[in-house]
Amino acid sequence: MATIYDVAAKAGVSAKTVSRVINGEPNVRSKTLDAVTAAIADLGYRPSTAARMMKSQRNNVIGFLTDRIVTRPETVDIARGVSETARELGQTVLFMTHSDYSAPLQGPEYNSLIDLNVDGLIYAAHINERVELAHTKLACPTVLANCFSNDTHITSIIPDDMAGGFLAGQMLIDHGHKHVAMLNLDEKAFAASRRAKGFSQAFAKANLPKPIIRTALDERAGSWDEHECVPAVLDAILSMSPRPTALFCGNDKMAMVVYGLLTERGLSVPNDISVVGFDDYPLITRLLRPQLSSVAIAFDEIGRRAVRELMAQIETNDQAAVHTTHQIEVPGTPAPRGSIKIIS
Amino acid sequence: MATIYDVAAKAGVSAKTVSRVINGEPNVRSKTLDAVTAAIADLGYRPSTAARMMKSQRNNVIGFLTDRIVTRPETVDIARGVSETARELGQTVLFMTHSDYSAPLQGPEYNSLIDLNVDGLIYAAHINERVELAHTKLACPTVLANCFSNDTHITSIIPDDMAGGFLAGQMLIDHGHKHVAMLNLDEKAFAASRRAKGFSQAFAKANLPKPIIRTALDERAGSWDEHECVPAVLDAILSMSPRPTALFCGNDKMAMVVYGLLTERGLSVPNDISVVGFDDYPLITRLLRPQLSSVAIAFDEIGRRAVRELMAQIETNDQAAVHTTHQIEVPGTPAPRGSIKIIS
DNA sequence: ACCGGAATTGACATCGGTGTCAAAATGTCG
DNA sequence: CGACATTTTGACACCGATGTCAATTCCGGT
Repeated sequence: MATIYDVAAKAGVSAKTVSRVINGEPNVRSKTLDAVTAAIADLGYRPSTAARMMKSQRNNVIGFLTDRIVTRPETVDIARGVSETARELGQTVLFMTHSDYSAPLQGPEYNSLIDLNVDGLIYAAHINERVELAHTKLACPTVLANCFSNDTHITSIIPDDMAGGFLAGQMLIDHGHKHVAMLNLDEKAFAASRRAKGFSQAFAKANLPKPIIRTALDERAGSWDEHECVPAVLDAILSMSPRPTALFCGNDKMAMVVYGLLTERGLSVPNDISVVGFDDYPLITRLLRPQLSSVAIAFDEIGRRAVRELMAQIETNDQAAVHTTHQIEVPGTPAPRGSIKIIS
Repeated sequence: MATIYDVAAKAGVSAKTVSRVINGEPNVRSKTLDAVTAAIADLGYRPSTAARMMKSQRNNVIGFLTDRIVTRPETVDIARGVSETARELGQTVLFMTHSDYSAPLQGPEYNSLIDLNVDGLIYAAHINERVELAHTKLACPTVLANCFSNDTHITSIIPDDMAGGFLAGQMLIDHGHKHVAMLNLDEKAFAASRRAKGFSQAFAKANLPKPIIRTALDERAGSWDEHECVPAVLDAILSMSPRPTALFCGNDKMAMVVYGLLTERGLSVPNDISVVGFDDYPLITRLLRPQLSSVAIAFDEIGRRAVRELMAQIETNDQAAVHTTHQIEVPGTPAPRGSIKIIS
């Protein structure tokens, strides 16, 4: 690989002048510039990142650490947003997957990233929950994506689950539904309780009766399987009188199982009952028949925001400063589809 | 951040000696070693990767480049395998997503990776197809994952779609099915034709009649939507007499749409017809009722193999040598579930 | 042609490690 | 205890870029 010296020799100038050209510094005679540019092209020269890194402390590399479950669409979309925005900003991303669930900012992967001299770090969780930070003193600027911390020094970008729940409710109200039910995930989960709250608010605001909210709990410790816990609660809801005209499921996965259960019970969507999911996993919402209405959270946008916030922190270098908005909520988008019947 | 000189000063030795300790070189008196180790711990010293990179050409960093569609479970699983294996081998992975479909080894992302001095590179495609390599002369050792090239110098790790199709057929045969149909993807796709071929072979080997194979083609140029192209072909198959007892779908997504279509037609799985998918996307196979039988391809294993092959190449440094097995096929695993009826 | 100030350019040190090789320390043995 | 082999250590150059600052070139004005 050609070095800056090779270029300098070929162009008949000093290495420093080549450096000037590369970095677009002013005060280079245009003839010199041409000569150097030609030499660079000729030799196919590319500056060594290693050497650059060594000089300027900045690497233009940010670390992206996720908890174990990368397979989740949430994390994947965040990663995509991070990747794209980083590219736009001329940053390179170092991805690592955490091998352990406990504290996010410890473990070998975290250290690897720090060792590699990342300028900053984004930690993304697969589920929007509070995380414990083991290191109070952070080794580098850090932003949390899809999770948050009590430490107000740390910026976090999270989906607005409450607004999302509200949107789900609004979608049903807009289609004329008045008497509806929600089949929620475990309310102990932060996201689940927020979605339920927002959902209720939509009906309160429209002066409609409070929706029925039931939770699908798996009795078996530590496990949660839709097939185990949904049928009983669903049957309870279906046997109510009057029967709710629509059912808001805590997420798309649950809604998908509900589709199957309804078919088994001889009920059809949306004629007998309308269904709304949450998350808008394309694999589910687009392939079910009828296609499932849902609320999409722009996880790629969460990734984008995370990068922008991080870069801002890195540039101002004021990792310790208290930001006025240390918690940024990204709103969702309603995605109405064939699973909602219009009630006139 | 402390440097090697700080450590040297603190331990009262030369920088070189500290370097020796770090790299575990022999011939260091144990007393010196203790002193240095203590100093390192004291100062929380970590060697600068930048400086290291600059000296030794090796970085212990490999690049991972995917085509645009990272959201696909295939790519995600490959990434996971790569990530995990790399960690085991003490390598760091630099992930980048290609912003363009054309030749995999060109474009800004490729150059970024090369600039960052990756020791080697893995290119993963979301679909098992032949790729055109623009650069005949590769900038670094390269391994292809889930795609392949005509260039015999390049190692590629691909799923064994033919064996997978065979497994799907065998699964049905094992359950007593004799008269079956396959609803295939566009056969122009390499993977699709191989799956069909393997499927047929299973029946040939069992001395059973050749299965019916139909293709779901979307008439609209360039687009492919299950909802558009599956219904007609499915109806054609269902109206055959005798009606096939089982249907093998080209992938899980198609199988999912087939579930919906069957419901609409008043048919139930598996009583009226058995269904088998391909890919084993958990989001689909586990959430459908009844759960969908499928053939799982161990994409994480493909990622693992890719890393191992790449490391082997990097170590022997014989990028140009012709490997005896430049194309490695990773087998699939049958995943029989409730969607197959047992015929006695 | 000469001068002063601005515009260009280059010599050299530096970043934080590691390779080379010679110097110093240690150990062994007669 | 001295000669010699062996182990341990350190001085120094180097990797490839960039910052500093002084040297050189250029230019218009006299």
